Amino acid sequence: MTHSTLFGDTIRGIRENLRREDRRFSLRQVAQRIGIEPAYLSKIERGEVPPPSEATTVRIAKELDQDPDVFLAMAGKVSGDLQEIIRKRPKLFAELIRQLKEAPDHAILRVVREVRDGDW
Amino acid sequence: MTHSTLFGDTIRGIRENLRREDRRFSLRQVAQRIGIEPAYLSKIERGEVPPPSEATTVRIAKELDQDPDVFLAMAGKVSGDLQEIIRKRPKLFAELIRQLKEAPDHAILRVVREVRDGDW
DNA sequence: CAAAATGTGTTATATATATGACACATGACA
DNA sequence: TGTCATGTGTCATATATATAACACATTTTG
Repeated sequence: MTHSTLFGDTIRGIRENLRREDRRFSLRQVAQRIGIEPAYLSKIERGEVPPPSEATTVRIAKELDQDPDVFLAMAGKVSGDLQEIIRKRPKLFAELIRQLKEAPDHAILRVVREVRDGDW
Repeated sequence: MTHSTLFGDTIRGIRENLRREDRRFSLRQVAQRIGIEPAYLSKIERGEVPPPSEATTVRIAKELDQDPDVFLAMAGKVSGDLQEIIRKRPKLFAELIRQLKEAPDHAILRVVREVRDGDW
């Protein structure tokens, strides 16, 4: 069975770019630093297997100097620590997030800033 | 293997309360309306199996007239539609949610209201 | 008391998740 | 030209997920 190539294609692209500057970004060497089998990373990059677990996805993101949350999103996942925050106050966060579904980016950013600078 | 009894104990308690008023809330009848095997619901209530899938959890919540997001939280999950909203703008929502982690309820509620009444 | 309903124990799957091990063909390098 | 590194194909596995089917002992009801 084949899978969405978004995740695989993206990491392959980023890795190959890095490799042009640095031979340490071969598939094999990256796999070793991440702590997975080269064959497995190859399959991930070609979309032959579904995106890996949260932990492995985060390690890939860090190795390629990318944002873990963005990589998790490409992998169809949401970070466990975010989920935990939501699960502690499910009604509140569910309402907030659904409320913000259609809000433009700048509106959400404004909220983020308000909260950061807020005095409570 | 045994599992956290929070989910099971809670639904058993709610179901048994409902049953005092209405015989239709026997385990068997509830299971049939939900569309699962009575033996399976029995195991769920006793924590002999982990909480069921999102779909089944939501059907249980509705049958017992409870908030699906709260039931999903007890089941250790976050609603798929919330996850999808987050995955579409992972950086923005990740920052927002982590920012709100320690915020008191009333502060979050204020944000919800602001957004609802907001003009953009 | 007979029939029906109830909750539970046991057994069995089917599918997905998340990899690892090993071998091989090709290409780069010294 | 031999050695080394590279990417990939094939096979295997361990664990979790998410139930279903059936039988049985007990309780409730008419």
